[in-house]
Amino acid sequence: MPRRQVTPVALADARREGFHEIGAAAAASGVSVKMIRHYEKIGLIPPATRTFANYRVYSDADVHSLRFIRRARDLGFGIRQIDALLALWRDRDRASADVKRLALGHADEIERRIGELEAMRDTLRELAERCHGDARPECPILSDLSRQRTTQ
Amino acid sequence: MPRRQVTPVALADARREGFHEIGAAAAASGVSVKMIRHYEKIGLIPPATRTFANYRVYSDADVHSLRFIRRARDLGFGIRQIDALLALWRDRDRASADVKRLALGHADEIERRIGELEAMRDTLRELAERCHGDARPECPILSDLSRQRTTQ
DNA sequence: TTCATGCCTCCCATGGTGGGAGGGTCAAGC
DNA sequence: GCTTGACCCTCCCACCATGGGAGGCATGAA
Repeated sequence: MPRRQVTPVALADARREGFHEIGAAAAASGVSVKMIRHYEKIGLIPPATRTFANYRVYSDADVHSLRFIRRARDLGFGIRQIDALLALWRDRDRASADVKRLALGHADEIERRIGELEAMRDTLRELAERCHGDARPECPILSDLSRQRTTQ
Repeated sequence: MPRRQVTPVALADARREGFHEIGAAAAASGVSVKMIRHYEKIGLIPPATRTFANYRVYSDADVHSLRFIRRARDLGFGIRQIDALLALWRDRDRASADVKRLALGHADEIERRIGELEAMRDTLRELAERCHGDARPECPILSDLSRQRTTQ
């Protein structure tokens, strides 16, 4: 975690120095106000600098980090992985191999989930195809769901 | 919801009549003990018959319902959808069209999620492909994540 | 000074699942 | 008849990511 200004500042001063209140940081980063506070609470981002009135203020660099997080979320990374990605991002001596491993591991995980979903979709479509879909009650979908599975 | 025996019974009697304790019902249905209790609490299944000692007991028909739920979960249906499916299953006058609509709607939803995941996977693989993956710090994955998105 | 807007903290909910604490019940073996 | 272990009970907590809302303070413009 980078060092943090713990001393509160005046809001007017902060603004003059280019800091943003949480709403502006949210709008600029695509991360909701709720989630920014949440990320702070769980330690994904360091505690924000506060004004005398206890308002959080964010530098452009902070907003940049938030956008990084947002983008990583969009790619499906979980919080722990993003934590690792942020650490690598901040580490100038990182090995790109570590980043690549993380990304490909995540891609594999996504691939696995895709496989599961495709199996579900295919089963559903097959069952639905065999279902008349009219006013009669007979339905292979329900028959399948209620089938006694004697195997095992 | 089907009618329920509210009067507690003796465990020995219940067993003789073919009822199962929750552990056996779990093993036979593939639904965990925890989840059976959960499904009861949220009203997906009716309250189980209880013995004098407050143990839940389940008939073969109850276990059959649990297996139905389990199978529907395996196909990715959510609790509310399963609630609807169970209602249709119990309704002898159902129209198969209703079941089919539910199944195909769910299949579409799954299709949508597959699309999202594929987009993530493709992006990740593309980025990873351009990453050397060695000891050097340069990495297009991190570059992409940290990119300032001026559009908007 | 008023008033709207935005910020603060704290609690709750979602969905589906599991873990565990603290206590009662049952059956088998001695 | 007593011990023991497996099973059952309820209640609370956790995950992950997100949002809703209540009750209260700060800020700035009219």
